[in-house]
Amino acid sequence: MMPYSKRITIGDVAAVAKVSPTAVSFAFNKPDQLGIDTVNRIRQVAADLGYMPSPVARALISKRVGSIGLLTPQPLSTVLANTYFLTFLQGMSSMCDEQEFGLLALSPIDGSLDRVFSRSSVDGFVISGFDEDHREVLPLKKRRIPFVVVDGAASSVSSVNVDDEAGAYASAHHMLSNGHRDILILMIEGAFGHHDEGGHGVGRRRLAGYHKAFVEHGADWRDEWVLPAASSRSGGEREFNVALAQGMRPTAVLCAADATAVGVITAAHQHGLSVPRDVEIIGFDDSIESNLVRPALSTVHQPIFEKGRSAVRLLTRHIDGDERAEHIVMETRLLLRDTTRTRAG
Amino acid sequence: MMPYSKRITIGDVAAVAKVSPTAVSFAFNKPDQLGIDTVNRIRQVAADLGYMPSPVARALISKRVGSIGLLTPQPLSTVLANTYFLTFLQGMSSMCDEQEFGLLALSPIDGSLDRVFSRSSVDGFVISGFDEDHREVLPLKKRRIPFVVVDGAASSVSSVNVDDEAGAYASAHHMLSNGHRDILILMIEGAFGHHDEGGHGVGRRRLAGYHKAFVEHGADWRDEWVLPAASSRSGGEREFNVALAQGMRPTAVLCAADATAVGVITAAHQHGLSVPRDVEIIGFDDSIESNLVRPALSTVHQPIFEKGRSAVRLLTRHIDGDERAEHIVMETRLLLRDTTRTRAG
DNA sequence: TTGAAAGCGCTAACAC
DNA sequence: GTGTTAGCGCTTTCAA
Repeated sequence: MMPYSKRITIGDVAAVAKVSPTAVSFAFNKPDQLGIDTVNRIRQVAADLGYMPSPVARALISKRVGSIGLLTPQPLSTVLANTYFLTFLQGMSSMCDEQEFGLLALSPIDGSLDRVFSRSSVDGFVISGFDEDHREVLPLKKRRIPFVVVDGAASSVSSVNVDDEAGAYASAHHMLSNGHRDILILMIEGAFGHHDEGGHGVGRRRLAGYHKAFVEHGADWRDEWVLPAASSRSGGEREFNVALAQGMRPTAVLCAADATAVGVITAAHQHGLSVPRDVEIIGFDDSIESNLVRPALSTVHQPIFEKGRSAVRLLTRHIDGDERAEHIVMETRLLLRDTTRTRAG
Repeated sequence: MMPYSKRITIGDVAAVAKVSPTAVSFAFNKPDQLGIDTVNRIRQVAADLGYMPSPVARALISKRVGSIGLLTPQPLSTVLANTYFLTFLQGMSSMCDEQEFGLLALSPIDGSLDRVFSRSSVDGFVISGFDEDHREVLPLKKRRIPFVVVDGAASSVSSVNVDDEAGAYASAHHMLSNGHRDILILMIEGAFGHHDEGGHGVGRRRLAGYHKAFVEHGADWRDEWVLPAASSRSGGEREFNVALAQGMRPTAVLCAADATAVGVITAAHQHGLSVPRDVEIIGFDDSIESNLVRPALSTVHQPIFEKGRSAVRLLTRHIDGDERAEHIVMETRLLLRDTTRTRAG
């Protein structure tokens, strides 16, 4: 309970070196304010004593902690089960490295963000999957703590989004153009559900994209053919089985997440269905596993890494006092690999 | 540059609510010390003003920041390219969630850890890939900042390791038992290189395991057949190609990392070699991609997730003042999937 | 070139 | 039940 009990402070160093605390501070921060010999002596004493300035005390004065927080709707351990976040974190950390910021990954406490805000020493937050106006996020706005939103709606703070609707549209369009009409749609649920109430979630946008394609093709949109599925391999397997059990015989499957699609491939094989001959599948995200699984998954590419980088860049700008909000919307791209038969749109 | 300029402090709330700062503090931390009506009034004022206690000021007093740091030899963005770390992070964060700690991922600054220590507000560090006595880590010991070591040697602080040698031995033994003698060994290099000088790195331990099996089988150990490879898909492809170009015709490949092995599968296919018929391959880690790639990779399982969990648990114990060091060594297990021909050892 | 004093925002004794 | 005071470890005017 007293790990720091013996922690050496600036005063200890000052005493031993027979100088004032000020001098010790200078020795570390503004060496040119001191005689070269004094500096060396102080540094030596500090090294001997194992002294290091306290980051916390420094932060109290400078109002800078040197790290930014990442907040997700679900606990970190849950969220990390999806490789999407691996790539996103990579992007964030590559920019964090450049800007010399640490990256603090935070989980909601008791399902809520509120306590997290007051417990976390960071200079700002990247918030994934919430809209700016979400109730949970309000305290940040009031407190004027810098934050940016990823995969969520925002106006007064910066945001990074992807044109989910266009991506989903493209994949549905592809299936419909190839004559499919019995299309199973596996939506996002749970782990990657969007926690807003306003209708801006990525899930909704992707759904809208699918729907739009159906309308344009004059195809029947059947709500029973739209199933929520956990964004995981097992979620995909489960829901595909459910669909078959309910008597559906899809010739094509559209998945709002790659992880789900990977599960569908597995399940299809277990049912003796050949992919893509009997069932064509298109996922979403272009996550790592989509290119590892066999057959390689056709999917909608989104620039995950860049989203992470941009989010951090926008945030550090806000932290530096720039209040202008910038809203980035990145493009998606239909990527036809081996779970679809033709390369034509 | 002044994001917090207008930040409401405890004093502001006190003034508006016409109470003392102490009362405000109590309203948040020890509500039972105050009249219920006072508490409510203060809370109301605080909410109106958008007040939230400053985590930094709190930390200065409590000597607790509520987060732990993860330190890796390479920049975070590099390290995250390997799914090993995804799983490790998952394990860490699952324990962090339980203990209500945040997880601060840190990159070396200018290739050194020293500046990171003094810039990062954390209660302790999990250090991956360094020995306790590594020069870079010394400042922590002097400063008596709690830390634990993962995949590195330690005595006075806790550590988490895996029996790398036994795992490597098992995989080499398998190959040798099946009659292979032309065995290419692709070691760890770069991103996952071990940054100690003393000879304790996981790479060395795995190499020792391979070597031991060769000795026991009376097989020729040829140093030219041991190549360092980046722990990445491309690293595996490259080095396998190099080996072929140098005239080697391996019938088996032992990889000290799964990512490398995945690359070898790809390269082998490109050379018209069938896996496992022409070349048998065994990786190391049982990382996510090993079970996704086709043919599914035979590998040495190590409990990555548990390593992460244990590291955090040991660390929080140290943080709570328990100075006893505990050294955990976890078991590995040979996992024969489809890049090897037989299931017999 | 160096030191004394004030204060960052908060909490914790100790009074009232 | 509520306020006063001191101080966490450091930086930073301002004087000397």
